[in-house]
Amino acid sequence: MQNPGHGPAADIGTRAAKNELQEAFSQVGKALANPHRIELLDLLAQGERQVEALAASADISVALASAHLQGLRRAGLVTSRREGTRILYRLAGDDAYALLTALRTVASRLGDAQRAAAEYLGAPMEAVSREELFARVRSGDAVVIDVRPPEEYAAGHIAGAVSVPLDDLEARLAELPADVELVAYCRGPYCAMSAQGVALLHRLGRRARRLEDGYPEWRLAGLPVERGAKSS
Amino acid sequence: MQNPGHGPAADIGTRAAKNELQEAFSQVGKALANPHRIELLDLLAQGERQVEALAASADISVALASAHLQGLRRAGLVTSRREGTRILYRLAGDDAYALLTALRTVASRLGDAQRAAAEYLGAPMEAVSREELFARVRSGDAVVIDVRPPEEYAAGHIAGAVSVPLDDLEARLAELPADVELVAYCRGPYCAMSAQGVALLHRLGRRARRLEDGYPEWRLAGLPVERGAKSS
DNA sequence: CAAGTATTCAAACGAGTTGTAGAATATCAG
DNA sequence: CTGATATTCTACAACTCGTTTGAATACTTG
Repeated sequence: MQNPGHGPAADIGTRAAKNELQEAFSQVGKALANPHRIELLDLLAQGERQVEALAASADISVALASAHLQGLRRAGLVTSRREGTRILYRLAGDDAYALLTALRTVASRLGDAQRAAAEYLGAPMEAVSREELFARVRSGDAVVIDVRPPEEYAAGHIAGAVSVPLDDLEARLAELPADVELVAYCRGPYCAMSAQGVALLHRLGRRARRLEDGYPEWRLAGLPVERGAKSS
Repeated sequence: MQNPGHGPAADIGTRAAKNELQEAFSQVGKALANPHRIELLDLLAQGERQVEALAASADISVALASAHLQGLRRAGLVTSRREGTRILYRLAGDDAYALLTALRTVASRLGDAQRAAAEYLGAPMEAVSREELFARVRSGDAVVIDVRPPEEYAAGHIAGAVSVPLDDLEARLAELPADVELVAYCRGPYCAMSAQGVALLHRLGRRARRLEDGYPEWRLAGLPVERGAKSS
């Protein structure tokens, strides 16, 4: 068996091989072709999570979440590891989030997506850029509020941010200082929680704005992050 | 009809709206879920082309190419315009190529894709970076050969490059100077033509290397390009 | 090793996608 | 208006994907 037909550079560039390569690329495309998988990617961009928690957040059955997560793993978008009785999934790398971002960038030009975004996120509101927020946190001129669920805060958050999940915001209003502007953030540019939080704070008479995007963008920009629950 | 249930910021962030938004994003994913559409995107990254030419290059029927191109258009990845009796398709923007690049980057970690790439492109060979090539062209220290089909050269090519389609390379060897290194390029990092060209030139006793990627990357890097056929 | 929890597998059905072939449409040149 | 060319539309069969359900497997704890 002397690799028949595989002479040096003799049969490269064949149509059959080209088809296989494009087939391989399209496998990754297939992984992005389902709304639940998009949502799971967005959730995993917040940090490592187990199947059951992901299923609950995405509002689907555990079995379905498991199937979709395996699809994402086959496409190289996520990886998993076992820890005792649970399996923890995480994004395969920054490439994977870059792909999701590129996908949403292209989609954001579509009429359907613009309509859906307007309905989900509400009217555009003034946002704070990452750079401005970083500078104002340094100078103590703003308080940063993480309105995501506590598990996501625990998996990683903007350095110095306080965890006040959206559901608890009204009840815990007294904890928040009244003399500085509040800046809320959540999962990313297509997450409504910070917009909801800011709208609520405005109704309660507070000065508040939202960060222009979310935790994944902050982390990928190399800005300071922390992990673990807030002890104070 | 006073927009019932659409009070200011009252019902944003609903699950139904979230689903619609993710559905919209996944529509773009669906467009990337077919190998023929990946190939069409790669071809369109070279420049504007008509349906029949794209069908021929991708080795599919005109009807099928038309259907896939319309799918890509619906996903916001390409646009089209009519010119007389033909319809010319082109990439919708640099975002679209960025998305294709991100997709291939993620895919390139997959075993299947690595195997397919190795088979299609052959053994890795030493490549010239864009920066090095730019410097050497300026100093006349290299001759750049565009081995893509003539239509793609005409739609846009590296400034100063000579069009020598792969099929004509052997016949037109005498036209190429023997005293400087030849640098071949083609459609991008997953195109085999430049590798085939370099392999052929080596067999014919010439000094040659390939550009690390292709024309789209050169153009997007802001390096000098030209359009139209070579008159000389 | 038995019970409990977390996750995956298997089967099944409906829905959507792909590719083919032939008809229909749009534009242009006489 | 007619014929030629380029593209799109329609209809259909083969195939793949998404989802649900219930059973099976893997690991931990007592």
